[in-house]
Amino acid sequence: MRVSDKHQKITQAAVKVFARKGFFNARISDIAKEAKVADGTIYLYFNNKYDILISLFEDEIGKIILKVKLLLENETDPLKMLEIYAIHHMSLLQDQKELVEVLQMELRQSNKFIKEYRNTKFIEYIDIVSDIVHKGQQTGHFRQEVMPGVVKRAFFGALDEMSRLWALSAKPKYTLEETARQITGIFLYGMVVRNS
Amino acid sequence: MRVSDKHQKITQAAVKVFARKGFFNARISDIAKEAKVADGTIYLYFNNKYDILISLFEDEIGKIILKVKLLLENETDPLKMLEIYAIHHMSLLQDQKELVEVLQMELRQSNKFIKEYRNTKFIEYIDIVSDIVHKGQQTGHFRQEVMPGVVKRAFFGALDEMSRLWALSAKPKYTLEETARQITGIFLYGMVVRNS
DNA sequence: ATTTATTATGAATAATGATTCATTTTTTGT
DNA sequence: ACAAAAAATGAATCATTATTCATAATAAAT
Repeated sequence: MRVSDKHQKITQAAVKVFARKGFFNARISDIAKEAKVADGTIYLYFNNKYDILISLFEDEIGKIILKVKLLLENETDPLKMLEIYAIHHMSLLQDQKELVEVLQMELRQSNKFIKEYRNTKFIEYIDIVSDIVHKGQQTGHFRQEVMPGVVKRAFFGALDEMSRLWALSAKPKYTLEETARQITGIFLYGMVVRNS
Repeated sequence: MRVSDKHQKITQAAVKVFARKGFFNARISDIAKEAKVADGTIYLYFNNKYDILISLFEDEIGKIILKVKLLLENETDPLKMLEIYAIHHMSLLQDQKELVEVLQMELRQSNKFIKEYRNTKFIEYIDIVSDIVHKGQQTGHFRQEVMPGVVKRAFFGALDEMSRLWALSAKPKYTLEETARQITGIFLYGMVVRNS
């Protein structure tokens, strides 16, 4: 078995256990059992419990960034790009519900050290949105007075909160696609009726 | 000293300590010291550590709901109402930064029991938004195809995520009011340029 | 002033679980 | 097939802390 295999097996087990119990209630022995390794083995691949969390975050957000950048590569219309981003973000939930739950938890931990450590990857992810907005302003698609730095947060926050609802509720009212489109639609066109 | 005084003293101390260290890293003795009572005294007012968190959430969200409903009472324009909600939400941060941090953490805890227990109060808070949207659709101000159930989450998520940035960063780029207006503006009018 | 009831204290308990490391198992090289 | 190196094991350690409860302080009642 290659080294990376066991590393990954532990990471995946940790995602499951963290999602189920939360970071602090998760025991190392739980993760070990889930990964089918001995407790001590975990310490051959990670320095400590925090390290599992951190490395999990880095790795998984990294993958997500790669994937969404790939999807956006051949699109030039900023409106469409925003929709692609939204749909991809929401569909993470379908494929990796547990991961999403863990990332949401982590992002709100109050441990300053941990928070700052992971902020860089997270910022890279939401900066994709501000880049799109900025681009859309240059091409004249988007209003100039909109602040990309606010939009990226607001857009992410909106999607993330919908994810949270989804992860929570047994039988969601809306489909993921529908939700992504609704949110994109609101951000693009607003809610107010216009007489054109 | 009235009973409620000590109860409140402990609650307020808990907010500070939870914000600083997070729920799991906060020790009962930390809270006791902060509240200037003995460790054992806490157990005369709360059943256990979780109970402090739960009762804190209930009480404080309750107050927030009361306040914002009061502010909305004399306003009938749904556009203005949304802005009032946003500004009030963001300004909580100015007055009670620590509380906001704790509520954000709590809301994402993965302990199912805790989560469900507190969901009712939270839902009451965001339902204020869906009520506004619904009302705005009836008066013809808002587009019919917008789903109030999605908007309430998206709007809250957007505001909440901006709060998080604010709580995190030492010297924020934007003022709270400005941020609240930006977000309300985007939700109302969108980002796309119109040729009217 | 004295008794009774209420409230507060904080040291002791007892459970928990992250981490270590001596030992065992597996892999690699010859 | 054997020795050396690498990887894995899991029981024991040891620090940590929520909670309890015998005792003390304070307040209320008579």
